[in-house]
Amino acid sequence: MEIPKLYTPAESEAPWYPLWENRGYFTPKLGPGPSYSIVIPPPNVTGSLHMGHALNNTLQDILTRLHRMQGDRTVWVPGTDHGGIATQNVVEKLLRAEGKTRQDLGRDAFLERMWKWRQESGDTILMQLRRLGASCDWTRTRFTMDEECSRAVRRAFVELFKMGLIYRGPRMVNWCPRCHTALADIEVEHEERAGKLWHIKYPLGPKGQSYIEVATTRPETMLGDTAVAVNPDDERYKGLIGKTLQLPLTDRQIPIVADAAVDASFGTGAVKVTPAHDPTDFEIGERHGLPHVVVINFEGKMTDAAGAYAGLDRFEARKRVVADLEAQGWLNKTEDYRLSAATCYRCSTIIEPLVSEQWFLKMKGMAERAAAATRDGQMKIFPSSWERPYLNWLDNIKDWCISRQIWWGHRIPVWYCRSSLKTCPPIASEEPPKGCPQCGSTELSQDEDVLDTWFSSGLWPLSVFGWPDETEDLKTFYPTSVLVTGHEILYLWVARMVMLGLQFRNDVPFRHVYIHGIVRDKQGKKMSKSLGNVIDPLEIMKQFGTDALRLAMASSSIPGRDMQMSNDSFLKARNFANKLWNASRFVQMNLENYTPQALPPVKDRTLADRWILHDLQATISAVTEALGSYNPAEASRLLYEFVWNSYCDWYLEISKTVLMDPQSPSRAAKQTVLVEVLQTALRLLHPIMPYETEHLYQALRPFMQESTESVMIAPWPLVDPQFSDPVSAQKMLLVQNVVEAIRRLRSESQISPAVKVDCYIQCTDPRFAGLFGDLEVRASILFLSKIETLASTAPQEYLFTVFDGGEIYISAQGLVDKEKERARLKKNYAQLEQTTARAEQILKDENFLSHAPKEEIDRIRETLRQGRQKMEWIQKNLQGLS
RNA sequence: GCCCGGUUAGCUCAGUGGUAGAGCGUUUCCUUGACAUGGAAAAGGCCGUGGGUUCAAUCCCCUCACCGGGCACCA
Repeated sequence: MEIPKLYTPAESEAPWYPLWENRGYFTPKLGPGPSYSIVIPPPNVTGSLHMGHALNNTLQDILTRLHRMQGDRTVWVPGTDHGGIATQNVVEKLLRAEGKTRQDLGRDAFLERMWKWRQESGDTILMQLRRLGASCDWTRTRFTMDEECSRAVRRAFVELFKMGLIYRGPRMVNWCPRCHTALADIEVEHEERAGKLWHIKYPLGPKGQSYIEVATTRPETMLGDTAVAVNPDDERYKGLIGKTLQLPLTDRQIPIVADAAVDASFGTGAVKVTPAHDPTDFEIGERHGLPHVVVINFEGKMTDAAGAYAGLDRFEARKRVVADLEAQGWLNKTEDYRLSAATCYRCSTIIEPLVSEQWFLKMKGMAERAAAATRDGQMKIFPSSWERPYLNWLDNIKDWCISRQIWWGHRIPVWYCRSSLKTCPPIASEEPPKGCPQCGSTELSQDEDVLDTWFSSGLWPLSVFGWPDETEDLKTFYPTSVLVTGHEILYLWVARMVMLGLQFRNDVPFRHVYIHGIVRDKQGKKMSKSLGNVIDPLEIMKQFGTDALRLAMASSSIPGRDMQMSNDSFLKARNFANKLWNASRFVQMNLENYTPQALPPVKDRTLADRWILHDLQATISAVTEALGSYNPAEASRLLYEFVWNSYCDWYLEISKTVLMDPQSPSRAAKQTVLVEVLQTALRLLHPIMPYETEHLYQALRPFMQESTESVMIAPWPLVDPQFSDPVSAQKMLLVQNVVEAIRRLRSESQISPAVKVDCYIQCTDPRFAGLFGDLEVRASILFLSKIETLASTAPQEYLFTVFDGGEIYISAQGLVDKEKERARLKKNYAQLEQTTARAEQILKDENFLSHAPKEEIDRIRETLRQGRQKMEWIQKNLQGLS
């Protein structure tokens, strides 16, 4: 197979995904042995791939591919979420463009429209995940509203209902007037906004001689006030408790009540109480039996109870109320005020707290169980810093409002008996009941509401495996191994899955939760369409290649930290892809007439061979460890450095000294090591860069003694202690040290690479005796530092430098500028003086000597010894120069 | 108000109880038999402040400052 000069993402990616899929690699064979399972956080059917998805799914794919290669029975279950409000909003928007509302269509026609839309654009994102290389088992693809998932939802609801955990009743909920539905507390976002605080006088008694001043950020609600509350211990108002106030702009009288919820130190210490429109006031109202006056309706408009303001939008009413209060002298003052506005997480409309009839799921018991599962280690969170906020949320949980007044979703499986609404209890049933069990009537009507989309998401790890049936999948893959997700849905989704999993399967849905960061832009801002700072992953794939995108993602994914993605990171990754590409190309170009064979025996391995194999072992070990501890950035870094620095910069270059000579007897051995190390590196890189590694692996297969038909199913490299060789590693370090010293010398003395020079190396360190007699070492030094010959004696006229084990002389006829040379050596000398002085200082310290570990003391002694030695040599040469 | 994270080279960021690294950028040199999406060399940092623990702190503990984020409250 021909490899072009430049890494070409498009061509090198194209063939492989279909191959993997057609061969059935994504679908595990059931049977004995360890299993590894991941269930995808299902993207909404409204979605198309954004950076967050790209990151999330790249990480899942890395883990999936790793475990598949490690031989686990591995499954990654894909699917999509119907997305409740979010998706309904999208379609409603389309309707609005046609001048219609969902009410115009009616429920059935509207749902038909929803399904049609879902059909058309539903699985776009799953197609895009394929492009990302996601090795999902597509035969198991699910959708939260398909029949299997819906059945799980109905079963869960009915069971919870029967256990008495689900109840219905009028409560104050967060109401979105635009989405026209209740929202759970957690679906409300708080955002700081500039606002005003209006101070209003409420006159005491009909004459209004004296008054109580209250402050509010929502003056329109005063029309619904049914009391003013003060703290019972507040001396200012003690005498007034029980008295009556005249409510301005109305003809109503309201009482002054005492309630501990009032903070006497805030404002005037008196609070207007609107039980129908504020959660705190609702509670105060309950305690004092205050009536509700509803002045704002579900559309966000003023009701008839608002008198003259009826029919006005709530914000328009606010303006009018303020104006009227001012005109009538009830407005004392207005001040600027920063307030956190509660907004809908789907449409950012300001939430209106309203009382309505809703379904709730009791959370306390389930939350306690979920918290215990994490406290006793059944489920671990990575990084662990998320554990505390997670537990804190569970510990302070409130009941979950699970009903939504929209149409797109799972209809609540509850029927009401129409014949005698009051007396027959509601019927919860998985299938439409034939009749009312109480009275036998067949006139039943189903609850109009649908379930919160997170209710079905919460059952996702169960429903994708076929629950409530006791399926093989469920037995094999539940609990799953890990959930990979961002922290923004830790409570919204993760906690719910844990609670429901424990409830219905008696076990957590995943052993690990791996929380990754949020993708931010270069300025650290969250990417959002409105800010216009989104990077389109599809564009990046086109421009830099899928593998570059994935590598950039993995490299930036530091545990516990959000990540800033910029063009630089993609460029760096793309360049690495090209480097790997060309390293493979080089190896392949040098494999003519090569017969695949086993690695040469140790005695036939050169120093460089032993070193690169040693380094490879260390890399295998560290990469495996890093991936296993959810640190893809560390794994990427290790592989980047191994491939680029160790393999390309050194090993490949050194191998040229052999490969350039077609007659060399060590040629085959060198080719074997080159191939062996490269193919191992390809396997290590495969989870992160699946396409390119597959492409290169296929190109290398003819030259491998053993291979699998795809790198995807090749075994994950294992650490083999026989390759561990620290002595060779140390020797190689010295060789590198020499090469670098010579290069530096040439560069500093401005000797052109074209100028041929000879070199004499004197190594006095007994540990490295004979090292420079080694054929390959000599050849490498010549080649890497552009030396003509290695002489056996020092040249007449020379440049001089030192390395960690000895002295280096380079012939330089007519090139030596004594002044410059002295200056250079003096500078070196001065640096050495500093380091040795520091070492001497430390070694004089009794405390250090008695406390520090032996290796540390030895290390400093060695530094000192070498430093002194080098200084001596330099001194000697300086004398020679004068 | 509470909690979490950040503060390291010009920029973007890694990292370690033994005075620091990468990529980009800069300077100098090189188109040499994979790669100019490349190679070689260099310059550049008292690792935010003030304390403490330790033989030794950029790293651990405390304080403060600034920047993010989350939670609660919000009349």
